[in-house]
Amino acid sequence: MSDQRERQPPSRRIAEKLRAAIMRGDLGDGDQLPSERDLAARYATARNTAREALGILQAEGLAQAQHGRGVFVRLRRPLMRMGRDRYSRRARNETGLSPFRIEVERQGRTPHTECRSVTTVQPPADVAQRLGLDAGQEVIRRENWYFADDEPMQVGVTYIPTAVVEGSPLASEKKLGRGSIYQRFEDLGYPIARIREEVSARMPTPEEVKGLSMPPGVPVIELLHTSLDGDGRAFEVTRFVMRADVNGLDYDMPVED
Amino acid sequence: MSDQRERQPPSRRIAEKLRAAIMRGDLGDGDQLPSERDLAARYATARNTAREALGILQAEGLAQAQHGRGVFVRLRRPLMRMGRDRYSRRARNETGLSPFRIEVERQGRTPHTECRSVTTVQPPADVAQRLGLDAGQEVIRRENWYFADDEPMQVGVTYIPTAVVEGSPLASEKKLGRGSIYQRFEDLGYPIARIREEVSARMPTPEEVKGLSMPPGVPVIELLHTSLDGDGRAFEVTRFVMRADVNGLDYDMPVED
DNA sequence: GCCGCCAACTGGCTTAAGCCAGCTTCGATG
DNA sequence: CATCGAAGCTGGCTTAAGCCAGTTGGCGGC
Repeated sequence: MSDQRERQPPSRRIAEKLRAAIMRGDLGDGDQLPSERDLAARYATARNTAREALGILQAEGLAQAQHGRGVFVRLRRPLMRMGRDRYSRRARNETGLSPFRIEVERQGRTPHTECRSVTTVQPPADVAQRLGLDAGQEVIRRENWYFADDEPMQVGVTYIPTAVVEGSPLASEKKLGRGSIYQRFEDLGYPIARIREEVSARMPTPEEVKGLSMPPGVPVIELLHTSLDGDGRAFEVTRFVMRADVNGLDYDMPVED
Repeated sequence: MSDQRERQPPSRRIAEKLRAAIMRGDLGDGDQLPSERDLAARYATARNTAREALGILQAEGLAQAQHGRGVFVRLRRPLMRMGRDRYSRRARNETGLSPFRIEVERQGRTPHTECRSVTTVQPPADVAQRLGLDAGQEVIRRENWYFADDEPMQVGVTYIPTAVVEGSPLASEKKLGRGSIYQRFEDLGYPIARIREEVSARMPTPEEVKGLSMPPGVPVIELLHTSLDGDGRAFEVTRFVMRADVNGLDYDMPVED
């Protein structure tokens, strides 16, 4: 109570000074921070300590190191929001346009979707539960990558019980590799009646860091999407994983009940 | 291409071994990891390097250090989801029960809400924009903290234009400090017609780490809630910040348009 | 039986020195 | 004029040693 300013270890004090400079605007997006050796000399400390300070800023997502070049301010870019009409009939039926593509185009960036694989697998436990599958029942797994200006933005892994597409044109793995599938379910006798979404956030796995070329210190948003038919039965689950520094989600709902 | 296993620095190799042990289940939730000095001896490395390895696991949110005690496995606890009916009329009107309290009780934990402050301030830019306010117009700011079993789970900062509550019973700051306010707007001639929510995720600020007693390496979910009246005018904005390791969000919507 | 202290653990953080690897620049060489 | 390469910067990571600050448990004294 008596001493307002807490005693901070040097590394945190240096980090705080740099953070303040960024917040004040003295250092803008893309500007280079002082080098480790610089900071160490300036604050009469060991290089390790200066390094630690820069590490703190990176862990906060405020800065990003580039080996051999330096550490640079990295301010949050404006969010690319996945808007509230992303599952509208228009979005679903627009030929070849997934809701993601619509959003990206609206932002004036170039969308690009790539299907990396279509396989038949055992579903993860949380997916199996949402699809109401018993152990041992297989699903088709489709992995889609979404880019904006060739920068990877999100991954979507879709799971469909084999029973759903059995005997239909979608059963061909080739067919499943192209375009949005939301628009095709109606033809299969599975009109989408409700959509359930579960949102959480976490730190990325090492694979996701590599795949999404994410800066360290940035979380991912995980969106578990479930499509339900008129009887409330789930027939498709997609797990979207997206960089939280460039993505956000919008929901807009009437209030009733 | 030739060498599948990449060359990893020792700290990352050690972290990987520990991570594997956790994933295999050899180390369960709450179990103590080897101490820094232990690891250093076992892997014939410097204590700093072992420390770095433990730091990596903490940054991934898999472990948590306790000064003087040790480093412990910290598996994600089951999500406390904010369910899809959290804005139903029932939730709003249940006396003294905010949607959050309902959710927590459903999980068998003891809810507790605390209003830390009610003040009149200039709104942050993003809030002002959503409320359609010109520069200089003031808002009432209410800061609420939400606990489950006395553990802080989320903060909600509500902004209401002074014009909305002017001359009403809610204009008293005392009144605004108690209970949920969603149920009171109707009496003021502001029935909630639509709710807009914008979801993003980010790393917590140092203040949030302290306030929410968060382990390092865990992101927060930021939910910007906007209440709209029948004419689509926003009359209230609340920014919720919640620990992403124990919170999630559900959305359930009919498909139309 | 209780209390208080102390020893032996734990992590937190720093110093100082060094080697490695990536990037940039500039100048010498063809 | 183009190209190549070395110098000098950058971060990445490690070692070895040390002091500080929490936690725990046991041992002694009351």
